[in-house]
Amino acid sequence: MTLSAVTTHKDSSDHDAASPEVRTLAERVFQQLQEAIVRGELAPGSKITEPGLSKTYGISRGPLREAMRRLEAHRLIERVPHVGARVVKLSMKELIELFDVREALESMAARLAAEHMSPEEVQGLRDVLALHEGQADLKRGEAYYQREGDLDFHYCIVQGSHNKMLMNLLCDDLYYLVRLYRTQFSASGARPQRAFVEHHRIVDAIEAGDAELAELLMRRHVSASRANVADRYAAILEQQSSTHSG
Amino acid sequence: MTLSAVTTHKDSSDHDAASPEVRTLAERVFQQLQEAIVRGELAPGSKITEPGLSKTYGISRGPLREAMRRLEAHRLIERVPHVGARVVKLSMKELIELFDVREALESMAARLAAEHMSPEEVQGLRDVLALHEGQADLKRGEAYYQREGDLDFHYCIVQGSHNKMLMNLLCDDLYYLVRLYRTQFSASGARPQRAFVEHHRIVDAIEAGDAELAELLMRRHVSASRANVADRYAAILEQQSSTHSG
DNA sequence: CACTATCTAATTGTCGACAATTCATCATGA
DNA sequence: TCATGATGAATTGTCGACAATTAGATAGTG
Repeated sequence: MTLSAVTTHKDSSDHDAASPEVRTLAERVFQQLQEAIVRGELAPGSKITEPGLSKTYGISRGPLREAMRRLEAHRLIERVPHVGARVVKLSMKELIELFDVREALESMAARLAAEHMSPEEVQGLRDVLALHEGQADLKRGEAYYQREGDLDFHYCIVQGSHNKMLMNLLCDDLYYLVRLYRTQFSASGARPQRAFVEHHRIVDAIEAGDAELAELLMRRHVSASRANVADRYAAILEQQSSTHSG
Repeated sequence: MTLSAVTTHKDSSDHDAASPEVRTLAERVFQQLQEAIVRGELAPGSKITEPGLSKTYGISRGPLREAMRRLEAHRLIERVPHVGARVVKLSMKELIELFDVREALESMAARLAAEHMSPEEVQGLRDVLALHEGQADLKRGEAYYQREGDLDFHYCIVQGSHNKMLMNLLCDDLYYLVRLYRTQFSASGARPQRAFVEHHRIVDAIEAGDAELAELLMRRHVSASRANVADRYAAILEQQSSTHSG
């Protein structure tokens, strides 16, 4: 089943080697750069230069520029004509904006998922939750929410919407941006456990075919995440200001 | 004011001439291709070849390929490695999917607009509606909804959300796709007048700062548009089948 | 006659080099 | 000392040519 493939996130190992499925250099270096940015190997705000990357990845500037154009479309880098490109720098305002967009899109996805998911797909969703529940990460508390587990869940819901455009937007365009944000602002506290409970409630609604409830719950779920991140950010600001003054 | 600039849609005249604000060839040919596709000058589903476009626009394949990569990101063309690119072909299913995405995104935009728009901006919105109301097009019935007027309104609402990410998604990524869909499936019947009334109601809610109502009304508005298009498409199918049998 | 393999032509992918623009440095002068 | 302009290096934008892959035509065979 496709869902289990999502949960493993096997992007980590065989990326430098030539993946046979990727037919073009531009595609390959695009994926490599995407991962490098999401993992923080290319620091946010840092300038990236074409000759530099060209030498690093051992390709000419042609395919590299096309890869960068794709990264720009995915909002992972920002380009200025005749000046250069920088890895996207994440302001708090933009992070909140991203959560607003996710709230709108993912609540719609949950609604459509409740309408369109087959019983087998719902079972796959349950498997994902069970898998995450069994992982040792969850017991340590913060890992679940800030690692890939939470994203996997949302990823699966979007797939369940059976809306290709929604899938493209959330799973191709915004997915890596969300992952990037998560590397900078990681959630913690009681949020992970609560998120886990919310996930179960959402699946319940989807299984019952209650589109309205699934939408409402997903909306609250994303909104709660946003509030958590906002609070956390405010706390960081507070801490910074007191450090500076003291 | 920025809103009035939007309503004029002066894309029609000076596109072939070198716009001084556009600094790079890739950027310019991207805009030209975008307009050509939206206007139907490049037929949906037709294959576009790099040497052909290269000769047509008098540029080399380098910048052209970058422009095509951007068109691909905007979903206006579809590329297959080593095979080629085609202008996107619009199925009914995908059109409905687009409306679902718009419903999610634009209802959120209306909510944010109700929360964040200044009185001056609301007045600008009213001006847009008044301008459209005075146009002769509206009296002929169908023009308003299917031309740029309706899009202008939605465009302005999104701008009023003050959410940059939402603005990018709706006004940069999906805007031209919506325009393209509109050239293929044009609305008619009593829908234009009704849409106009709905627009006024939405502005009322935004002016009152009633975010929940603005969101609900926008949601219904987009949903009604979707239903109208779906009905119309069903009618076309009916007509086609009767023509084929008779 | 249908099917398959091969070959050719066209298109896409990639590369290196040249032109245009920008940024930093530094010298000059008020 | 600071502002201003010239200068140079580095980077980006653009181009033409070559290599790799694909699609279609063609000939051959069961």
